[in-house]
Amino acid sequence: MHIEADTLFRMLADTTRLRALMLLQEKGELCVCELTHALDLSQPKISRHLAQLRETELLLTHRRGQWMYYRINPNLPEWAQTILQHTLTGNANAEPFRSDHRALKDMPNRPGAACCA
Amino acid sequence: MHIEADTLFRMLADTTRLRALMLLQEKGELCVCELTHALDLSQPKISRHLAQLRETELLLTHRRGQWMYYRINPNLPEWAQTILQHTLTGNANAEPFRSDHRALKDMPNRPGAACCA
DNA sequence: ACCATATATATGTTTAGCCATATATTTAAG
DNA sequence: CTTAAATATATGGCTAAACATATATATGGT
Repeated sequence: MHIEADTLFRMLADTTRLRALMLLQEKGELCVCELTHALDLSQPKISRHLAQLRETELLLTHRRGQWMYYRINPNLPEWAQTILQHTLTGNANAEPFRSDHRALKDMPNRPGAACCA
Repeated sequence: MHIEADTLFRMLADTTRLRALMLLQEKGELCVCELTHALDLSQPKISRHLAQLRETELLLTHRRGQWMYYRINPNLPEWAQTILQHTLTGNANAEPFRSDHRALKDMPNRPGAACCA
């Protein structure tokens, strides 16, 4: 798989997208409602940004029941994966990433957790 | 030194700035006319982008004679330096970075080279 | 005076944001 | 089993802000 450096950085340059990507990098897979809750932003706003990340192939999706799950494309070139990982480790304790992580943890009625953990 | 992840990626998201940064990451230090020649873009355009990189403290400058030299800020946090280096190694052979590197090499009358190498 | 670099202003394009609405899936009711 | 309501997600249309670029001009060093 291939991605232009420009494209990757354009996607990372928006706060909303970066926050979503950091959560996904850490958690592996999240549905839209989890991201909406964790980032505390409107659903259409989240959905719009996820659509961009899907169109540029940074994210892959699949539906499970009524939930649409997003995950980071595992076929990204190695330099791109490295960038995501180092961005996470270098910023996980800084705001807003720290709060996002916490807000996700504290989310009530998380889809996956209820039934089949 | 500190830089927001947002800010770094916003700076990397523009082709012109990214090309300049990749040359600087590789060469260590270049003056405006070298960058203008290597990227084959108008002088004001280059200068404006360099100003942004200076204002966000990604680049430092100093004057030597009539030339203004730019270099990557060595005090960037480690994760940011890692990102720059991996972006370079992962893309150095791709366009337009490869051509830029070559164009710089082939530049006639390069300021530094003439006198005091 | 000349060269290298910086900035001001104006302009066009891109992008994010909001609101309303559309689609898809599940659950519940008749 | 069909219809209706509820939940989850996506998208269309619009507005406003951000950004890149070009031309012209200013600054500063030799």
